[in-house]
Amino acid sequence: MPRKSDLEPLSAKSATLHDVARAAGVSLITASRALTNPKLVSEKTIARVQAAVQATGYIPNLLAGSLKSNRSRLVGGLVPALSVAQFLPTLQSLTDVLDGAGYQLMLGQMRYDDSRQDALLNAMIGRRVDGIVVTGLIRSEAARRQLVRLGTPVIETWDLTDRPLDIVVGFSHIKVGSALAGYLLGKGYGRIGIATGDDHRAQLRREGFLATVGHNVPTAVVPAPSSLALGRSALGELLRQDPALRAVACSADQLAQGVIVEAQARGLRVPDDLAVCGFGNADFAAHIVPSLTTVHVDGASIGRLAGELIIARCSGETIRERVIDVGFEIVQRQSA
Amino acid sequence: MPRKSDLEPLSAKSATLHDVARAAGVSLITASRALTNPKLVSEKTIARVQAAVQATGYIPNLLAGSLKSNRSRLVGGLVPALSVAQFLPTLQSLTDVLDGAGYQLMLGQMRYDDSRQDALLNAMIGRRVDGIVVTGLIRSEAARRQLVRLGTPVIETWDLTDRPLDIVVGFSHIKVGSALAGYLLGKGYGRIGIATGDDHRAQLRREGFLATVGHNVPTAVVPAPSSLALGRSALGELLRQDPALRAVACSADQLAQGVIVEAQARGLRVPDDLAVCGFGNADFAAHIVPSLTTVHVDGASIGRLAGELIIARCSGETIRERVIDVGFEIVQRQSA
DNA sequence: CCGCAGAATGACAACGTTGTCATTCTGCCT
DNA sequence: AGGCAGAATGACAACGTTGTCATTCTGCGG
Repeated sequence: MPRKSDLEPLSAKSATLHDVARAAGVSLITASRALTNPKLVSEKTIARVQAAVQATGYIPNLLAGSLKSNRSRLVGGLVPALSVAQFLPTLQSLTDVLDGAGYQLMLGQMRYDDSRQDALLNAMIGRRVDGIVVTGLIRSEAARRQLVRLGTPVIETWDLTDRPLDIVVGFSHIKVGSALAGYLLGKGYGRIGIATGDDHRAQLRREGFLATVGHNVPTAVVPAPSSLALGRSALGELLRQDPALRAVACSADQLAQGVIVEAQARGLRVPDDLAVCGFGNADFAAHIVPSLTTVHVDGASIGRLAGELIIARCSGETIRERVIDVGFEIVQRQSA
Repeated sequence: MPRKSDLEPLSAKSATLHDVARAAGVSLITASRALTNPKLVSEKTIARVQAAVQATGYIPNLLAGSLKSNRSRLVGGLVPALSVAQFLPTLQSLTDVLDGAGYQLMLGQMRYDDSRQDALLNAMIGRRVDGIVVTGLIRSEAARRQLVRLGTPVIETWDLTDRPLDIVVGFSHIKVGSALAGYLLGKGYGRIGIATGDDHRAQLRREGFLATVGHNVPTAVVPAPSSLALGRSALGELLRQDPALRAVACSADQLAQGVIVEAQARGLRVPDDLAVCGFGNADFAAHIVPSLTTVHVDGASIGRLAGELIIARCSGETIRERVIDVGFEIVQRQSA
């Protein structure tokens, strides 16, 4: 049965500021000011313009405004993949801060692929974003030069470096790794293994870990993004490498949970037979049984700071700190 | 120690098409065509223009292009909150489809709040998005009229209705509820409880559930977003209402996992003492112990379809089906 | 060698807004 | 009463691109 309106023909141009001005009986530019810079306009006029806005159903064309004013109030956000739960609090608080200030977030997924990163950066620059928040560091030299040349504010996050492109908000993964190794060694665990995602930052944590334990250890590398299922198979792999394994450090809480499930399925008690620690302090970490010892990182703060810094830079403020270390914290619970 | 460049003064205007044209020795408009409509231009010229693009580091200003051509290649995406894992596959595949076609996603969080939804819709309309993908239905009448008037393609998702604003891609939550009730009844469970989030769609599922069991049941309502911790406390609440409870239907896998953890902590065997089922078929559902009986919804398909439909409509294609039911499936595992 | 179709290129205006500078109005001080 | 500061408003151009229509080339048949 053919329905009536399959497709409305992309119809009705919407009202422009011109229409509003005419309806209000003022000039175009006065209408503009009434809406964007009210203190330059008398209250009576503002009221009339606002009535005209209501009457015409006017919605400002931000494309035109951005083009002329050279400020898009658009911020680009790059994440490896949306399915990585780790970054969600960051994205969430970033979005909150941004749209509290009238900014919008444009999202792109890099898929752990540097060429995608370049393509996305170009797409965002093409839309003249006012700033860019990226998870991790921008590694492509070409992209770095490009961004520096344009003077676009860029906040690199979830990592740390002495030479940020612009500003970096994060923490040292190497330190996380060594702190975790120190923690486990301090607990007296001799035979420790690692289950780790194959992404860059997880590798940094592994480096830090190995540097502290001082020798190679049984290792299972799984493809990002981490999941419970991958944790289960990782433990199998680790036990194959060392059947007498006593502890496992995981690069994500999801992996750790999988390791715990697999351990329990094999009749191993956690932490008595096998200690397990994770990374990220996911929402479930405190509530599984046994509760998960893990590394807490304040992802929401990272997002909030990134948003505020972008907005500050767009308002022309000078930023002092170009390297902001939000630190991390080992949260001791039952599993290790 | 004061560093050198605290803030680069939002510098260096980037090259425009004008610069490219001059560098290539062609007119502005030829340069434009060489980049956007190459078949109108000779190969030799295209090559020269592309060389000029390289040389000048030109990045098209999509703001200007969108303004003139009235096509922004921007799609607005509205989700309740990013932290709701349920929608991530949808967002992920939506982003993938979109940027395969050169479109970008603008993200907004509604926070289960209709007024935020209106504000976000206005922000997106203001940026002249080519289409909008929203999680759930658009309930505000004013917003619906506005969008219809503008003729913006709108894909409502994760729900179903006879009268979509434009196009709806989803499934019936009421049917999910009754199917789940039917499943549990068929298994012979008499005393069934519900643990449910307080969001609109979870309530629909509850309605369907109650309609099928035919009477009220012990109920724990928890605030969205769902989590393992909330699941644990929900089971406590349900057992208070009926200590002889035999089964629990949860509105999210995260809740179900919490119910299982809490049951195990209380010495209840799942499913022998207490059957548990979830909703969403999260990545961990198949791999926890016991594995979780749940409802699978193809969120990735929803995102992919939404993206393709938006793109199709932007290309002027006529869409026949305005109501697309992707259905759902009860996945039987160990927990119920 | 002319004329002509079709390919290739160009000129101009326009998209809807805001920045800049100019003008008019209002109220107040001397 | 005259003049003047400051508030309020307006005119015009410009942001960087693309749509529309016009012009110039190229190759080929008669």
